[in-house]
Amino acid sequence: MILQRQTKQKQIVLQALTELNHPTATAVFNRVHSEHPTVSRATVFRVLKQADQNGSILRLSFARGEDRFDYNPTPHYHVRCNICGCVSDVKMPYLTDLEQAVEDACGYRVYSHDVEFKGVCPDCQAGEKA
Amino acid sequence: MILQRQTKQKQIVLQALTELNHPTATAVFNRVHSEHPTVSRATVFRVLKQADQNGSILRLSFARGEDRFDYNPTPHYHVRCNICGCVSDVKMPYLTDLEQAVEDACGYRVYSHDVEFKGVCPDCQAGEKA
DNA sequence: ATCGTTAAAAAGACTAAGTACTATTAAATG
DNA sequence: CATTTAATAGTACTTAGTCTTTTTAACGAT
Repeated sequence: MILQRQTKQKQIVLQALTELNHPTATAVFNRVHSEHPTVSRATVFRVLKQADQNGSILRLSFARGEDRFDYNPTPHYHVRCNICGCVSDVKMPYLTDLEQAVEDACGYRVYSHDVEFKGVCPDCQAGEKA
Repeated sequence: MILQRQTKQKQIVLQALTELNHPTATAVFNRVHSEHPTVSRATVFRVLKQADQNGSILRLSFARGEDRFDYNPTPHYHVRCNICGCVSDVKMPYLTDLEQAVEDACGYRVYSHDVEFKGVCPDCQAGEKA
């Protein structure tokens, strides 16, 4: 593993990530930029990318839209609201046995999987009634 | 439902889709363009988008990479090879009961879900040994 | 069949997420 | 403190995808 230096910018970016709810890279940049205008956009993208490759955060790729990030690197599932676009964690056990089933079904060696649920969040459900 | 006209370009694009394995929009364009140079790139994207919205094909959004398309609109799962990038269908029952579990767990009303498995395809497994 | 309406197409400009590049800065380590 | 080199700032670049304008053609109505 290559040396990775601990820098102020990294701390700032990863701290901002913990303060936001499954943000996009741009959302992280906006947050960072408001308090630390000298931190560049490229740095935000680079730090998030490196942290994902480290396994210290998660990068979520949803249909129709830019990637989002989760400071919790433990594999878990997500739901996204079709209306407001917000994303929430799903508190449900991770179905590791699915991967074995896929290996048997199609001959791939399977290392991971992701599930994206789509629906309407509680807030938007309330809004629909009004 | 708005009127949708049947055009030659649509036929050409959707025919090309059936001849390719989970292609990207650009791959569909390349195929179409080789035989029908007058069909524009924008048309390929528009036709694929409309067909997805119709529900007559599937748009697959994978982590790290452009969207892919599947002429089979029936919900089903996919595996992607981390090495060559190819995508295959997974012949496994669609887990509709998962959606109910998510509704109970997080209060969303859930309408659909997608699963993306990641691993190494049989061809690349063979290549690794050599 | 052909006419009129208008959805859809062609061609190319545009947008924006993400990456690459280059000169410069600043962590880590002895 | 000096050296090494990862990381940063700033900007250019790439490209999947969309939008715009003008033109073409699908299809219901006459």
